[in-house]
Amino acid sequence: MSETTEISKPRDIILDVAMHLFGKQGYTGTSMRDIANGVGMLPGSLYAHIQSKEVLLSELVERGIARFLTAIEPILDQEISASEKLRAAIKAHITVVAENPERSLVVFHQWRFLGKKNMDLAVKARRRYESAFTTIMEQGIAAGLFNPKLHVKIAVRTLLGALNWTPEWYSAEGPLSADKVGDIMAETLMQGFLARA
Amino acid sequence: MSETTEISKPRDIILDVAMHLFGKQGYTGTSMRDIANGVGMLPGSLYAHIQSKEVLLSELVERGIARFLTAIEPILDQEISASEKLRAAIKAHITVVAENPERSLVVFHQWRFLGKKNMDLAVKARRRYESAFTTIMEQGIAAGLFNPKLHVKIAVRTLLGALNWTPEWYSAEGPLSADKVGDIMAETLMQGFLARA
DNA sequence: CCTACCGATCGGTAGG
DNA sequence: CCTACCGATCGGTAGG
Repeated sequence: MSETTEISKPRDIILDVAMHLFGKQGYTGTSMRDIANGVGMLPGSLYAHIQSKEVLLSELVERGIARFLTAIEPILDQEISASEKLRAAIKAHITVVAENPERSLVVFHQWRFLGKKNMDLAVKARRRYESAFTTIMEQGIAAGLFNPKLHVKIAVRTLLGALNWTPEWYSAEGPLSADKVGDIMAETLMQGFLARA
Repeated sequence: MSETTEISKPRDIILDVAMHLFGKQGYTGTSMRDIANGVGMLPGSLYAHIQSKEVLLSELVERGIARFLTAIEPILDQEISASEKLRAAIKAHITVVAENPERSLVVFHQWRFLGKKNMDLAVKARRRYESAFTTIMEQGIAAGLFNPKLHVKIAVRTLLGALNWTPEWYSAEGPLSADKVGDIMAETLMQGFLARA
């Protein structure tokens, strides 16, 4: 509306529509005609802005993972305890999911449909994300804050499973803010279900 | 091979092939030609045994959820503590996932592609599954075994998220048996990450 | 369970 | 970004 308002480029609109549809219907369940329809142009016209359906997916997955990585990695360098880092990382993750649950569904599930080269890139980025949590977990154990009997690999996968499942149920219309949900999940995972003496 | 060996009916073979393909490529990413190919018949011949692609999916989802329900619900009636119930339920869940991770992926993700009627059935069954864990959680809190400050709804979703994510990483070829993985996950979730004094 | 086929839809392109 | 179209593939069927 104002003079400084950026007019969204067609390519960004296409990416945005594709993100929502890939999240809702899956990559293979979405046709270029669906996307064109959502954007408001004819199917063939899409190719004036993008090269192929797979490049669309690849760019969405790549950008999506990057969003998670940039939210979490700075936390590793902060001068706070491992428990504070873990709590902050969990909250950051939920915040990124809440920003756009559909994007998260694309990142978590649709990478399977990438071609080999792009899939390798995505897998590598996801490993890097997982390793951030592994690092925090190991720091916590080394500092005597975390249970030394933890099976780190399984603990990290348990944690990431809980986090990666959140786009399945989190709703911005729910009673709890993303920040609050993150807080509660962090507390639940760190304290455990059992009562403490 | 023996006289008592049941010869698999074509319909069961089709269901089995469909389960693997729907798990690996998704429902919309799998064609009836893919399935026919895996079974070893021509595409049109499938329809001598099944009514439609969606009926195939619906039957797989229905049976799959039932597998989880029958594994968990008897535990609710056992005369054991809530912590023992929760541990048993977690192990039962991992065992069912490990039996067939692809079936679990179908159950957890492909139900979205069911038509309204079948989807409603699936959602109802999944709610029933979730409520089994809610019941255990509430029993544990009432018995003073579980942390009374738990946010039950989020705790259950955190737990189920961790469990539902296991088909993404569990491998029968890994070093740990399903039972052992279940044990470790149960311990991790019940004790929490933090060291206990 | 095969042969032979249906209309619809797919990802993508040439030319303007 | 539209017009007009390509060959390939889709779920499914009739008749045997």
